Amino acid sequence: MKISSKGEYALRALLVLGQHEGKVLSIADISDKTLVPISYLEQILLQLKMLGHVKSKRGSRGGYSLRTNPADVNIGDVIRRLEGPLAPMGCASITSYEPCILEPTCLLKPLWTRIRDTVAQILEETTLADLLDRRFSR
Amino acid sequence: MKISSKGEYALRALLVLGQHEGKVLSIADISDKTLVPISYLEQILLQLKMLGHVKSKRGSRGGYSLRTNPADVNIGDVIRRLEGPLAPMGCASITSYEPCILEPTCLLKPLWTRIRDTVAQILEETTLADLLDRRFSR
DNA sequence: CTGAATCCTTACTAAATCACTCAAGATGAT
DNA sequence: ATCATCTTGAGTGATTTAGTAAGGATTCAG
Repeated sequence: MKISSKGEYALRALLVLGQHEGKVLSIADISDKTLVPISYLEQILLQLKMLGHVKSKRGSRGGYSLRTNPADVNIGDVIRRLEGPLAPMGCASITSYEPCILEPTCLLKPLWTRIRDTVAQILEETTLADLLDRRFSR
Repeated sequence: MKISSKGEYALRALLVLGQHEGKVLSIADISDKTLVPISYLEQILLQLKMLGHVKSKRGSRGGYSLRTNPADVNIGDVIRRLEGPLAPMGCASITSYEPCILEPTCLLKPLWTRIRDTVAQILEETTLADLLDRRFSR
């Protein structure tokens, strides 16, 4: 039931950018503050850029900054698009459903579905702004 | 956030044994009913035996059966002991806590902790009997 | 206008994990 | 004894993870 370091690292990077909103931070800066290796971080920031959460400025004095307001960054969305579905099994996934041959009578699916729903609710109701303010949904 | 097939398979096996409580089922039987490959299932049943959930009878007409009442089989415990901690990150794990250098000020830990607590609550409040009866805690 | 700082792109890889298979041994019922 | 079964331990191919490495493209400062 682990989350990969990539997802963790992406959130760390977003948090650092959120803590310096408006400023442009170089990958090296972000690496220092997040303890994520530079060349790995490059890839992650590229992905976050493709997902629209972040924008970049090239050349000297370039770097990254948030593209949107932290309140508009949905943590569930970030995790899902970086790591894949939130559901613990394909049969319980909404975004990446995969049928299972046991499904008609499966006694486990309700359990997996409940876990998916609960995790998704927490993650999708949390925004970057919530994390920055140490505030949670509900 | 996936669960491995090993955990799923173990629960499938326990469910089949629970549906035939009192009887001894051979690995081949269980494999037929769970669609888990025989030789993989062997290993999983061995582990379940070591964990005390299941007992075996060797020799001809041998096989496996539940050791305890289904109401006493805690799903969270099975998952945790077969797959490792329920927490999404080591810093949020109670049974396998791992310190993190960012921890004192980490903005993510409260999120991971909340996910751990929620998942653990669902899994630990659910027993094999609940699954067999299509009933959930609460 | 040149060079340094930075992002961008692609390729590669070592290690771990997953999901098994296989072979041979031990045990018990008939 | 024989055969069905569990037991034990080793081995393996595929995939994923968590990076590294090398060079190219762009922008800014001087």
